[in-house]
Amino acid sequence: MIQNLNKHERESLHEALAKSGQKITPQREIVYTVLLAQRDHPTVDEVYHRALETMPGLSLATVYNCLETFVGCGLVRQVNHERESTRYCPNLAPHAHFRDESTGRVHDIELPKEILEQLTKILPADFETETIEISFQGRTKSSTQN
Amino acid sequence: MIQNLNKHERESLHEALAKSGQKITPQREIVYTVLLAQRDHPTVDEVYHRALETMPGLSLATVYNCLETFVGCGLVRQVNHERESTRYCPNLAPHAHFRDESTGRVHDIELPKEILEQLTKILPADFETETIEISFQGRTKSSTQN
DNA sequence: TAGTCGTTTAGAATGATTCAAAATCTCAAT
DNA sequence: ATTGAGATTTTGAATCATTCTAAACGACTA
Ligand SMILES: [Mn+2]
Ligand SMILES: [Mn+2]
Ligand SMILES: [Zn+2]
Ligand SMILES: [Zn+2]
Repeated sequence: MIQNLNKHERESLHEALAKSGQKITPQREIVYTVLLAQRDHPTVDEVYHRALETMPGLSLATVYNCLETFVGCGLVRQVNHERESTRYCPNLAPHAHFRDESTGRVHDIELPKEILEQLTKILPADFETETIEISFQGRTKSSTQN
Repeated sequence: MIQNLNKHERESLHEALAKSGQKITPQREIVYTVLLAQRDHPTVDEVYHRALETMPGLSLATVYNCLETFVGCGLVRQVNHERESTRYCPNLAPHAHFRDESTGRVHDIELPKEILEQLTKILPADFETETIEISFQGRTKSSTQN
């Protein structure tokens, strides 16, 4: 069902883990593969169920562990909406999120860097930004919900 | 310790509640007063403890109820950061939030409307935005932490 | 006074996430 | 090959913010 990682993807995974002194494991590889296979910002539980198809004995705690590891080494971003379950995103480019309130689906929105620059300008001088999060909530009119 | 609502504030409260067919109660008034008294984006528990000073019998469930009511009638915004407790903000002007990672404190950042306009332009044509949330994470260099 | 309806309250339930401890795995050193 | 150390995975319990339930309360009206 789910393709393996290609050479480049496996390399990203290896590098990111190595940088923080950690190794590729079968579980980490499958969890990362699940994230790349369908970039729909799945929850932990969704990742867990998708990964189970490939690795039946996998535990939910391990999925939590793997995702936490990936976030820690910068491979994956967490995406939160209010108090709903945390979702995970392997898109490393700076981007915003659009949450469709009728479906709950989260879409990536490309973010021109000029906007990020402008945003940092609205801050008082002594505020040093590490990250900026931008999220839209609304509806999509599209007939074909992709 | 905590001032009463002034005429204008009480009027906002009354109007917002009336619009959705609800009434001012002593509990709602105190909870709203607490929010206005210190605009530091308190959690439910913080609101609860502050309100207890004025109304010793108040229950935590009621604070949850009041805040939910206020959010429902547009008097107050929820502010979430990752999976931490929800915080509450009575600032109705469009604004962003800056979260100081060394203190956990959340500051309001005035948001020029031109930036909001620009942001809606980066969306695909069939995405209709209802709300936009912008939040900064970082540190403040200021000696006098206000 | 009795009834209705919204609100408040206490306490139980929920559910995503985290924690603790035992089991398993990896791999280097013997 | 065997052993031991350290990392990882697993299971099941614990946490805790929030939501739910049902009973009590209050204001208002008939
Ligand atoms: Mn499940
Ligand atoms: Mn407390
Ligand atoms: Zn994303
Ligand atoms: Zn605010």
